[in-house]
Amino acid sequence: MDKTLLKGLAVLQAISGADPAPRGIDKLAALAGLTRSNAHRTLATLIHAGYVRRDRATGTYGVTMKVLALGLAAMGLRNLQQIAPGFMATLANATGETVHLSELQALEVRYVDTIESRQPVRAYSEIGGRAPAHAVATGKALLAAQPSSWLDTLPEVLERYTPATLTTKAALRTALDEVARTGYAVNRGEWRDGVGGLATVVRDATGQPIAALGISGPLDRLTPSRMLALAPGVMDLAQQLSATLSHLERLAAGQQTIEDR
Amino acid sequence: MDKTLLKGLAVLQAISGADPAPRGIDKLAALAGLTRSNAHRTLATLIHAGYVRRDRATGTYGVTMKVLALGLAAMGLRNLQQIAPGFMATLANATGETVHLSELQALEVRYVDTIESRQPVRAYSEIGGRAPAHAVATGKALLAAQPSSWLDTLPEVLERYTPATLTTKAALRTALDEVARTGYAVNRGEWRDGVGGLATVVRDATGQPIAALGISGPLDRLTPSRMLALAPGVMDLAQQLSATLSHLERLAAGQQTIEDR
DNA sequence: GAATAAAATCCCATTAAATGGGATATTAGA
DNA sequence: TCTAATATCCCATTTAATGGGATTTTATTC
Repeated sequence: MDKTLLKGLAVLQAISGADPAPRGIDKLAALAGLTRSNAHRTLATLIHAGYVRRDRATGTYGVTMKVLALGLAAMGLRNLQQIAPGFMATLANATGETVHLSELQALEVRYVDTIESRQPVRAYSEIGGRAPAHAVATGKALLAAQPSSWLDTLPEVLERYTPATLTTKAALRTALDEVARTGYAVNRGEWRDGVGGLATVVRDATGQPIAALGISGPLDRLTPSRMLALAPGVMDLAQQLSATLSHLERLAAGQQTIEDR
Repeated sequence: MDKTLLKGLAVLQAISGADPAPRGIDKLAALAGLTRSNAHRTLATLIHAGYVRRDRATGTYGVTMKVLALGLAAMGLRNLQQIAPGFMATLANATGETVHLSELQALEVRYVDTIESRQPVRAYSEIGGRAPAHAVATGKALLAAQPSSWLDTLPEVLERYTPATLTTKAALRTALDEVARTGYAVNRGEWRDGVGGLATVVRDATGQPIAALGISGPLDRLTPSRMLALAPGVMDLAQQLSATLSHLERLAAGQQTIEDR
């Protein structure tokens, strides 16, 4: 039995199982039953291998999405379409709103997957359905992630759907700058009156934007302040999805952990 | 850097990332860049710790749901309600039918969670809704998992909903024996005419039945042969869900991996 | 902004564990 | 039953892990 390996796994378990996340190496060492030195070196190895991350702000250690990717790959889930539903369900449970995963196709977004809200009043949309990118949250999140030269291909005047729709390229550019700055896109009745959304981009292992994850619902529920409150959660999940995806890609590529002999 | 730990993680990655699953220790050793001896001992350790399982039938090595549990716990998902949706989504994608998660309450099942089929014709049911346990698949799966003495509390004559409903305790017992034998329960129009289902029980770490996972849909789609074909998938997912759940429970309990000094 | 405290990181002589080549045992297939 | 493939075991040698404590870094307080 490889003792070092067992210790490493014990540390991984201690980090993952503890709620709240253990703060500090000494606490962790105690949890895993190791000396401080030992825990430190083990931790350094796990961090080096990409399984653990230390949050500088809170001083806590956390298991990365690489571990999740390992498990998902074991379940046979290997691409965005297969792994997104789990993340979407988490977001749906957390927000209670309809959740979308969209892809950009020319100047439209296509809804790749959707989880409908359980609320009686809800945003509704069909899988495979389309929407104008400049008028919905997932679309704006994706547009903002394109290289700025890409936007040149857009027409100067954009179609109007409601009084709130952004109809000039200049106004859209300003809005997209804001999206890039805050990390999330918002739509307040710009496509359908009374319906809004909030979305963030999902990236692959190379950092390319490949989809947008977002929620949508009636504006009476999605007030500005509620959107502000929900935004970090949406961004967090999209980030976790992106991370998981890129780990999966790297796993499939057979990139190994061993870097030193 | 703990070399042994890195090697162990490399083996874990090699097993998880490879598609199809690597057959034989030599292939695996080559993938991870280790000698046969080394890979063998590392593997023995991982198996001992419960992260890897060897499938005797196919001779392949596979990562267990313990790894997934580690990742899910890191996402803050810690109980059935939180982790089931991901599994349900996988089942929904695989079958295209409506997916249910039900709990047994007295002689009824309650739908704890549901993913609606995307098909135009579909089984429909509401979250929080109820159904008579003896007349639906998830109910029968749960009944069959109860101790046989439990069934004594059932009335002799059960309510009839359709011509196919089992209405005597004797008939139900026979049906439940069959469920216990095959591992899954079937309903062919026993509650609603023309609607059927297929379900399996989900167990917690102690082996107690806590829920049932199943699909339902119109009988024209869910023909006997299609049910037979889908059953292994449903059982597999329920088994994975059970395993993940029990690993999560053990993680939360802080049970460590280190068993030898 | 300096002083203090707490935590993380590093160091290295000692100890203990991992290594791998090959021999043996166990399966699975013919 | 025999054979081939695969897994498991063994142990002298090598190599890496260990842990106590010193040092550095980071966060906190005055």
